[in-house]
Amino acid sequence: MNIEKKISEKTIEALQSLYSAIVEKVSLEKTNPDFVGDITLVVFNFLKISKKKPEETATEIGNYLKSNIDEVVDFNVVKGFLNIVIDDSFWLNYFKSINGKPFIDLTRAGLPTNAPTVMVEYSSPNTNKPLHLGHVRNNLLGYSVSEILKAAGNNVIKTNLVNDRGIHICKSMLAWKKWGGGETPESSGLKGDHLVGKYYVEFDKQFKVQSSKLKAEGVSDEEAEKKAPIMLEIQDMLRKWEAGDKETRALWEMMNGWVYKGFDATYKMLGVSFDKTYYESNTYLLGKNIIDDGLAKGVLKRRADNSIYIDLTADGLDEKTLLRADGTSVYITQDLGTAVQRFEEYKFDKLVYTVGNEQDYHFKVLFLILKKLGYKWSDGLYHLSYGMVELPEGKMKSREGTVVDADELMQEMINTAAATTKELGKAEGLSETEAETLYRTIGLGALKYFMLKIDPKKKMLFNPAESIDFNGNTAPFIQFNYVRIQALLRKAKEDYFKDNLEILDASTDIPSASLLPKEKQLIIQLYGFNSTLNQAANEYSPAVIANYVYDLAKEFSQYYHDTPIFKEEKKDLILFRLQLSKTIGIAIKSSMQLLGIEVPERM
RNA sequence: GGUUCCGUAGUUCAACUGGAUAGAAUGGCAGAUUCCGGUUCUGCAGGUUGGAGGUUCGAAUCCUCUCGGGAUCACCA
Repeated sequence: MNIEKKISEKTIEALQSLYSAIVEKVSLEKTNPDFVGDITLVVFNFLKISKKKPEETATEIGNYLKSNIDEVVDFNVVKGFLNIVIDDSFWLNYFKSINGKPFIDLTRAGLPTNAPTVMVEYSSPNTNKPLHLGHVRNNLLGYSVSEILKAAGNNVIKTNLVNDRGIHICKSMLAWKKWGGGETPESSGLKGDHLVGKYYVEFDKQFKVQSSKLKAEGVSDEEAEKKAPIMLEIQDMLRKWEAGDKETRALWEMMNGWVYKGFDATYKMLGVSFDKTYYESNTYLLGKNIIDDGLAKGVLKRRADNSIYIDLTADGLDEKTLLRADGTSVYITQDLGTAVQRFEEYKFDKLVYTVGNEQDYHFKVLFLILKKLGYKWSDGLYHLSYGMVELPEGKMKSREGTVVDADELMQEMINTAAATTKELGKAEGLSETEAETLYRTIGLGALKYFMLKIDPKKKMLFNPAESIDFNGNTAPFIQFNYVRIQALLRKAKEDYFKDNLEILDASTDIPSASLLPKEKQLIIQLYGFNSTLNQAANEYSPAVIANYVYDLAKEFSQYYHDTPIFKEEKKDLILFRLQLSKTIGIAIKSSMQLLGIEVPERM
């Protein structure tokens, strides 16, 4: 029952019949609200074929459509725009077909057996400090895109690649060992990731003291940074780690354990999860084996000093080294290896990397190398590149202490939600746990929506004051409209249909004549759910969903305001309006689910 | 410097991928609401889409130049 498809097919037919021309496809759009009609066909493209004026061409096509499609009851022409009017009964029938039904299925059981497999990597934190605002955007994006891809019919595997080793991890280890005095999360009361982060900062502080001392003694800047005693110590520590030194490994495992426990709490609060977690300590040696293969194929080359590189200058990029002269691998080598390993493991159709746009160049190079190495599946690789998060005072800088901590931020949002709710007296009658859940739903919803409504590709400005706002284009506004619908349904249950709520799912017949313009508009918006979902999936953009659901909630809000339901005299109209409201509620809840945002029953 | 991304109401964002008079929110101003929940609704003001050319029926969108801002350009991760 896809009306656009029908119209475009018939338009192609019309062009053939009227002008004996073959056209592959035509594009339709929603009619601009200022004009009469539901769907608009732009005919400018067909003027070459028709050899007639725009108005004339549009009228001829309009006549053909009107007499060949039952649902097309009228049309009008403005310049080259053919505005098509669809019969109200079509929209009513459509509504009946979806009334009370779910809009999405996020379970694996709902997938066809040949569903494409899509791996989505996101989060990918370092284990030397807690998560901050930038990670929050990453996590929310990755999770939401995963849900969107699932709903769009893909078999999605969410993965996390934890950067758990390397020189930066050794920094917090060494600092803790030297100055920690045996402090633990238990003894300090600090969350594990925050405790480790504290020592990462401590290392940096001590390092500065040492290197500036050397500089004062006349050592050059570069030398001073290399020769600072603790810098030499962590390099030694890294060597020990790589050699499998027992004591170093034990320290590493203990501190990473603290961090994981802390991350788990943060992930849980954020509401994100993973199907598979990779650790770089297991994967950092991957990739070397494909080097030989690349050399044999002549794709990779060896320099005089024995280092291996690939020449990408013909593609507008640079030469990229893949193995150092001493045979050790660099970062991208590992990425090559893990990509190959993942393909062998999952035979994915697509692999989506959720990584900030400062790594655009890296992924361009990575994908190109894989392609040159002959991996056909490299066409399915996609860098979900998102913009940086900036604060009103500029970029976040850890040195200046302007980093917004994820845990603190979430707690602030929850506190504000609690304060506002209490102030309005909306928490009355709720148990303590119910109230806590509500505050979390509202506070985190506001945060998530604030970050997801912006096009991922664009950098975003995070204004804490505005993010916590509950008016306008925000999650609480959308949640509020969902709650209103539930209040309506409760009233219906208590006063009107007396526990006979099944009647809401039964089909009603109201005459098309009594369909209000706003109701028709709302049904058309519901009709747009699927194409919105597909667009969001194709563009990997939760923002598309966010805009959709806000629009829907806003339109409903106006409808709710202008159309008293229970005052209506005709009972079949009351029932229809309740059904419409209920289904809009389902659409709102589904959309919010795609964004990883919950909706409360009361607020 | 090379490559690359971005620039839209005071502010934060949209604009169905080249379509009609560039839309929301927020802030400002003016109103409404005996009602199913006021975290509501309505109206007004606010724009040379950074600037200049070009492409065509039609440009915020594509091309060239220019101004301003970000990112990136390791045998770092």
